[in-house]
Amino acid sequence: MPRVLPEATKARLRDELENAILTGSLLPGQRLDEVSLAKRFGVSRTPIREALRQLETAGLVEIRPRRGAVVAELGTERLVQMFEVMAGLEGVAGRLAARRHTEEDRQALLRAHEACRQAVQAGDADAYYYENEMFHLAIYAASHNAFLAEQCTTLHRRLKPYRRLQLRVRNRMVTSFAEHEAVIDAIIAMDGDRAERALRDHVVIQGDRFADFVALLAAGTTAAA
Amino acid sequence: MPRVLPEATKARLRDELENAILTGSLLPGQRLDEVSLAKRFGVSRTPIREALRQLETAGLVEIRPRRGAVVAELGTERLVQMFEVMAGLEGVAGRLAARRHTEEDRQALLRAHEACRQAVQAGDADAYYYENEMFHLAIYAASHNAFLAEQCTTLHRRLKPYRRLQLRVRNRMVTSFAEHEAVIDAIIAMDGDRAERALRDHVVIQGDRFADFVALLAAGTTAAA
DNA sequence: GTCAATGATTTTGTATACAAGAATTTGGAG
DNA sequence: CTCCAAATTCTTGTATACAAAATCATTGAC
Repeated sequence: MPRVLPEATKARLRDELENAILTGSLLPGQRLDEVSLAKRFGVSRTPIREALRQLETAGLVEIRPRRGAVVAELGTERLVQMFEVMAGLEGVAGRLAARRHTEEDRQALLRAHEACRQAVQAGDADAYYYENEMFHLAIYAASHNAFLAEQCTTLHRRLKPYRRLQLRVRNRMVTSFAEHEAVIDAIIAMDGDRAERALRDHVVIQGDRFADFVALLAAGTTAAA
Repeated sequence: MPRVLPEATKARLRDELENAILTGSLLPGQRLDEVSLAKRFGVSRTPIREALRQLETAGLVEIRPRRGAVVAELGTERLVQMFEVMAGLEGVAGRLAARRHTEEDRQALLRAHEACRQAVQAGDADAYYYENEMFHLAIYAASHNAFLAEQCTTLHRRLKPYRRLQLRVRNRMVTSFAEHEAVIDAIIAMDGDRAERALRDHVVIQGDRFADFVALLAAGTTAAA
């Protein structure tokens, strides 16, 4: 019998699935059986299907007609592409933030930066991971472009699991913090160009050379459009 | 009785709804009644609901719980924000295209540019509208970043209806073509910085001043985050 | 022993039934 | 006539039934 759900179940469904995918507890390529999911969440297939469709448009899930849903695979190529776009968007956010930040924005940025500094000094990578996110959110906010902020946040979330890898690099925390310094200097100096460059370089993986290389590798097959 | 649908109905549903919204035949704020839509498409509510959910994640439709779906409203503020992001993304695409375009890309760009020239000379605004789109697609392709190309295409489609307004401006076609010239020069010269600037300026509405103004207007209410 | 074909099983896609919240209408009081 | 409240109607949200495709297993031939 059509029972009613405890109100928040609707959102919980999608968020929990999304989270499971983003945190990697559901691995890429894994099949998402509607019946199992329905049983696991204690609902019927209907809301599960709707959640899956939404996750599909969000790019987290791939649905092959009549063949079910799987967690979307992210090849290294696509991953690099996404980091590239992320770098571009962050750059734009930085440029706008430099031009538009208010006094409140400035203070929020400095606070976030200070929190990062303390995490570095404490050598606390987890804390830095968190405060780094806050720092970037503060930049989005200072751009005074809500749509841009949404796009950045979504991509940020999407790339989160892969960013952990980056942190493994030797001294990444110290380097990252130094880059933050350059970013915040440029923003406070209201130098849009410099802020954009600083942020782009901060986000991009190991400089553009790697991305160039992968993109041109793939060019052989994809070729002229 | 659960009938089977003519295969392509599934995609037709979403595409037709999406199209109706993007072309403006469904106006912002309009209610999307599930039963009416179901009747109109000759299906049950189930596939309609799934399509609506997808359009919701795509940002075309707004669903208030228990209160149905309406075509998403786009305030001028958000619109300006989206144009700003579009400009940023196109800029990145231009930068990458300048660095990465192959010989085939170069030829495709020149062909698209030439088609634009002919439309201008013929004074055919509709043709220019179409060829302009091809020109931009060629740039996306030349960036050799499929994810970026998708993002650009999506935003492009989304902003299409509002771009028509821009074309009303005096001599827009001639100005636009001149800007294309600058873009293509920079790309062929493999000057990423210049290509990025040229494209950004090409896409942006009336220079940044307007966007700055609107953003700062809104800053009064949204304030520090 | 391997492979192919056919039948059984599983799983997706759609329709429909029903429950509960929202909108609307009607009836009455002031 | 206007305004408010209760009841009716409408619409959404979920569960379930059923059809058809896809997958899997079994069996038979080579």
